[in-house]
Amino acid sequence: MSGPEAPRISDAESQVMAVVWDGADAGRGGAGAEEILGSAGAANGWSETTVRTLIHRLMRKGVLASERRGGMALYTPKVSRDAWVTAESQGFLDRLFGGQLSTLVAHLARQRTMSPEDVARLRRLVADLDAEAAEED
Amino acid sequence: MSGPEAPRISDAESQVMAVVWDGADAGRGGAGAEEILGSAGAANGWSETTVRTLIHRLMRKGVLASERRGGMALYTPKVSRDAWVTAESQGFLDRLFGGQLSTLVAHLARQRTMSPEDVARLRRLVADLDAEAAEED
DNA sequence: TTTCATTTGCTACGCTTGTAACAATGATCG
DNA sequence: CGATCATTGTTACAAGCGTAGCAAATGAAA
Repeated sequence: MSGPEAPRISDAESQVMAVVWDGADAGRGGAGAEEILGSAGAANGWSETTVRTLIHRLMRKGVLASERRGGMALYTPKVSRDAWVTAESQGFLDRLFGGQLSTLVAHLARQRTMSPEDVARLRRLVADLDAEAAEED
Repeated sequence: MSGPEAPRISDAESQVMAVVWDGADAGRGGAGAEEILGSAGAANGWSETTVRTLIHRLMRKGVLASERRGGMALYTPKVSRDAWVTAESQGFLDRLFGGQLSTLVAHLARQRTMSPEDVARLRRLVADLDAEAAEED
């Protein structure tokens, strides 16, 4: 059941992956260097070489691949965003809240750190969850 | 409004803090080296000197203090666990879910990664939140 | 085809982290 | 009061990360 031991993706690296995943979701298969630079690079004030290093390491870690497409390279994800987000969330919940989402929610509720909109969305989600559970699909 | 720029606490270090916080919650003001070793140390298979290093760094970062109490030292927390947990949670939500708890919940719901008990607790919490909001305290 | 500019990939350097050995300090007992 | 032992605090070192400069490869131009 345990996956192939996903390599750790650092904080900065994950921002590069975010751009690549966005490109893939948009049907472009991934993202080019220019796109990554203009998005994650500009947002963090990274130099171009810094972005290149992050890309290089992600490729060495096996979570990113480069396809040569007419001079320029298209970087494509080798791991799904959903899988990564799930693993990262599970790890976080395990470390801080004994793996229970409800404990996190209880904490944030006590600290009054949720916006009313967020709470409203949360209520709707839980209602949907209940409905789903009720019709036992 | 911005706090005093809390220093970053590493993963291993936070496990030491957890023991100290537990000791404080239990009315003992903190925890001694022996307690930290037997709890976090044993759980991770750390050598005694490794634990000493973590304690040392936490003290240098200003989040832990040592009180000499008859030969042995009692380590006491300088930052509240609630404040740290909140900051850590907010950072996590910001990085992965645009700061919105509901987006995390939606993701976990879609991945079917919550236990039924967790979902039940969640439903009760949201109901309480609504009640609180209704009486507009 | 040789040269030049662009784009990619590799190497480096300082700092943090995980891990642990060594030094200093304080209590204890003859 | 000095030797010994427990306890604490400091230093070290390898691996990883954030940051960036330099080299190699690849397409375009002459």
